[in-house]
Amino acid sequence: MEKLTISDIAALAKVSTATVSNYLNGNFNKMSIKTRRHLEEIISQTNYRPNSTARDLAKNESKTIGVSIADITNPFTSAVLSGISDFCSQYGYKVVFTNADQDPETEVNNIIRLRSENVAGFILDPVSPNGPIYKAFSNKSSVMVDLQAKQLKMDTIVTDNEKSVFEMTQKMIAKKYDDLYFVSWPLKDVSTRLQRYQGFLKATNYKDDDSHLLIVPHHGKQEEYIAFNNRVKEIIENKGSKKVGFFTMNGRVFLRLLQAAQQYGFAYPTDYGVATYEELDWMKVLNPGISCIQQDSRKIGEQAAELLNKKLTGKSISEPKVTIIPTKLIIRESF
Amino acid sequence: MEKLTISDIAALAKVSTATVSNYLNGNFNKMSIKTRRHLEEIISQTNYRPNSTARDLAKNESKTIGVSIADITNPFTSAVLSGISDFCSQYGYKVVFTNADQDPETEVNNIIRLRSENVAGFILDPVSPNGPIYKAFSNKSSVMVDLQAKQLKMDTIVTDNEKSVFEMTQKMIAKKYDDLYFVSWPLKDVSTRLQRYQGFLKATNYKDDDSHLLIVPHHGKQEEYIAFNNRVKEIIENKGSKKVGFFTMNGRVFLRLLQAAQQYGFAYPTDYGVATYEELDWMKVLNPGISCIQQDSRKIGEQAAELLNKKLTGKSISEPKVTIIPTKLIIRESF
DNA sequence: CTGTTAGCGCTTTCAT
DNA sequence: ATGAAAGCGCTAACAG
Repeated sequence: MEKLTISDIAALAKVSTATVSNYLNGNFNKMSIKTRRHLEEIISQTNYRPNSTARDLAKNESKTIGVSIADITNPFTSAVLSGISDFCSQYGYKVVFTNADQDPETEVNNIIRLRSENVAGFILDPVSPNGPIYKAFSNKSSVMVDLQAKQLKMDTIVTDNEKSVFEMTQKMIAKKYDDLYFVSWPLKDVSTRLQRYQGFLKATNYKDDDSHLLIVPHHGKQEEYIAFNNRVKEIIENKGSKKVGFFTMNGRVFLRLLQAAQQYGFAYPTDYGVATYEELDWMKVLNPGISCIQQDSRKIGEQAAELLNKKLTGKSISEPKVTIIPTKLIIRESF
Repeated sequence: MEKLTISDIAALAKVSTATVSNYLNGNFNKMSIKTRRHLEEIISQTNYRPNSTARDLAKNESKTIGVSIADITNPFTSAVLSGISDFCSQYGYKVVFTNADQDPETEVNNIIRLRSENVAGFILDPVSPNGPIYKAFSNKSSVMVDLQAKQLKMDTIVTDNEKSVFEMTQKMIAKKYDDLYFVSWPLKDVSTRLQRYQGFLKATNYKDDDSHLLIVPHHGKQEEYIAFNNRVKEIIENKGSKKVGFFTMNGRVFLRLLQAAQQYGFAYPTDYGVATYEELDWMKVLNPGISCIQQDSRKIGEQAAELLNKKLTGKSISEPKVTIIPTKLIIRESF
């Protein structure tokens, strides 16, 4: 069962390759209804599929979109990919991806590779969106997701970070929590974290002096985690007559907080209140239920792909702007 | 900044395209050291990248591997993808993927699409590995992961399902659990589930009559979940002097069991014992700790890619066989 | 060591 | 309505 080519089909049908090509591209007005039927017949019988590499070369386009992702094991990312993939299969794009595993260098290499694989466009879930390599992107063929660069170079799709955290924090305040902490991986330059922190600060009116900021290491050493645990313990133990509450900046950070608290026998909502950004599968079994901010990660992917498609097909290219996907507050019993 | 081609470089360097091509392909013995340096210079200055589409066409190869995945939001899958992606970026493959979202029809369409995108090889994480479309695959260019077809058509990489469940169940028995249940999504034709169940049966010596099998619906209706919950309640309540233990067939099923038990106020290891296949992130915060079988999902991906690479490069093609990736038993306090 | 040239499979003018 | 033929950017004989 050798791979058939367009000339094989042409020969079988006793027409030229041009006609076959026209058939393949839906230019049915360029042939008689008779040859059209004939070709239809032959192609379905032989099960012929055009070689997409050759087509890409001839058309000098690629119908491929490259997705550079920061960390594929992040559940957020899977959902985004799922959205992208959905859209792309509908619109006939292939999607090739690379995974940086949170390493900025790997990210750069990945992007360079994607470039040379001449993809039609990029969807970028960046490790360091302010890195120099991102300067070189054109808004014509790329969109960024999740994170947002300081200098907006391209359209960017993010969730409603600031506002939703603002609202959730307000709800905690309404329940008389008067000693609140924002728990996060290092903020440094990461827009989502900064925006979420901003929402927190706005709601609490705390000064931006880190006194209510708790940093969890990301890929840290044992001792850094111990320091974090101690800090949590200290805060809860010394709360006095205040009500201590934590807002964790994502699901994994929430996990860390929970571990720390459990280690010292503290339980929510008795000893402390807590809410988190992101709802993950396993949170559903937590008891008491955990209040959280649901983000529609899948939609981020879909929108990104859709927007990219628009750009690639020539519609609607303008100044880079930020699209915000709304979130949903889920209130349970954790504070 | 027009896209440069090989002839541009040839012209700039005042050599033929053949020489440039040779340079690009590392055939340095076919040119003087001088032209080599010269080319090196020019290429780095112009930042020229060969067009991989053209190269693929000319070589009639594609250096692309297609990954058909059953459900990208499954954490197991992300890990596998991560392994694949790692290997592939090292060996210069691009990886394009499709997601079936657990739907057999989508899976078929995805595979057809991948075919027409003429990928060099396939890695298949199947929804229904016994479906007719899988019959058409050649062992020369594909490998299957996670699930295993009844009729082995191609090399397959799975984890050590039966043995590890056998061992874990034995440990429960050693702790005097004498009323054990295997909790699972519907077994129907899914090799991993069947194998795990086999391990359970071997260890317990229960008859294969479903009396110790608890089925959780996969994407079921409310009432099916309620029925499941009731069954769990019933079992625990009526245990009498026996020690009731559950083995759950994966992380999500474990979650379901936990929810059911919690609903009626039952806690492990007091009211029942439990262990599970698969260790997920969030299990680390469970208290008491949960005994589980760790599988190295990332390694499955790596191995699959490595094996596929061997086949594609012509080495070692033989009868399809199954590779088993070892697992690790983690014993904590859940039984 | 270097260049000429014929493809790879498809698209697309331009004739007919 | 159909076909001949020139490319798309690169590779790989083959010749020199």
